[in-house]
Amino acid sequence: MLKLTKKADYGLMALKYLAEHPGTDALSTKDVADAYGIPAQLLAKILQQLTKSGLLRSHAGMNGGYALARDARQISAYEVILAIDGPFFITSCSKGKTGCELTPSCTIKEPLARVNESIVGVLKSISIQDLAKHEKNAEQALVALAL
Amino acid sequence: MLKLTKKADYGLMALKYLAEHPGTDALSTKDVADAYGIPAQLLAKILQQLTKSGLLRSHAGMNGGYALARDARQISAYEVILAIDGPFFITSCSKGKTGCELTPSCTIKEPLARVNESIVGVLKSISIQDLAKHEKNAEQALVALAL
DNA sequence: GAATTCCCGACAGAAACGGTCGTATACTAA
DNA sequence: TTAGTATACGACCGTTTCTGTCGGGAATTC
Repeated sequence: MLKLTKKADYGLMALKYLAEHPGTDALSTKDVADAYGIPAQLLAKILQQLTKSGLLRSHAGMNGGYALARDARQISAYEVILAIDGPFFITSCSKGKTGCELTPSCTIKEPLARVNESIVGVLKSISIQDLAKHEKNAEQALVALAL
Repeated sequence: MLKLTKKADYGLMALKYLAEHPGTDALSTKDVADAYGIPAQLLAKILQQLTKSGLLRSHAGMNGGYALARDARQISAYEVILAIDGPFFITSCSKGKTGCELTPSCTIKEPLARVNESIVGVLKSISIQDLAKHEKNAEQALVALAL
């Protein structure tokens, strides 16, 4: 029902937390999990996925943990969601580039694909940095939507 | 993972179909189900929900069926999705107006709430009429998003 | 070598989703 | 009035997805 999974939420929260602590070299899974009350083992898997996707750098051993692989301004919410939940399509019937498995006359997909792109555009325009800074930054962007 | 349910898809398809047949007084569940290969009994429940929500008018008996309660231009995709899937929040933790059930410091919600409103805005700007007409109507709207 | 921390696969409980069935009710037409 | 058509509605069930847990293993530091 057009909802992010909790995993994606957790991932965004974790990245935000890392962005808010630029001084430290690395924060462990436990640090982040404790800060937000997230189940540690679940968060661990999420952070591992983000590492595999290149958004985080990891370091094992004492005083190890995770750090942002890039500047917080250059990581978009879209990348995080993509890394955790996989590519998303707003329509449940679109699998890859091919059409609906229903009838060929399911012309509903074409307009909704545009909606989909709009949403992706919005998510791409949000960076981890935006999540981290508390000040409201209205009027940040005026996104042109080709519907 | 930010995906519409099949029910919502079916609902949008059905309304689109009704919008494309303005001449007829009413189309039965079976008419629509056959046109798209949708399970008839499932579609029946969806159409009933849309009727209860005031988007359709129903009529039992012979030559009965469903018809749009309003002009196709005045029914938005958002209303349809709302009627079928209920109100949606992009964040999994937002329940009504109250904050996260996690820590009070889950400040991630506030920026995502704006994303949520952007998406709602896009969906509200799409009418059933837009779905029905096949011609691409790019440049239809330039929606200002307050992020 | 011991403590800490990341890595990874498997699994189980819970919830949501998709679809079916049976029955009751409303309306039309003959 | 009766038969046929169509909506209304609740219960149910199988499948999938999501959330969270468990256990073992590998890397790094002290």
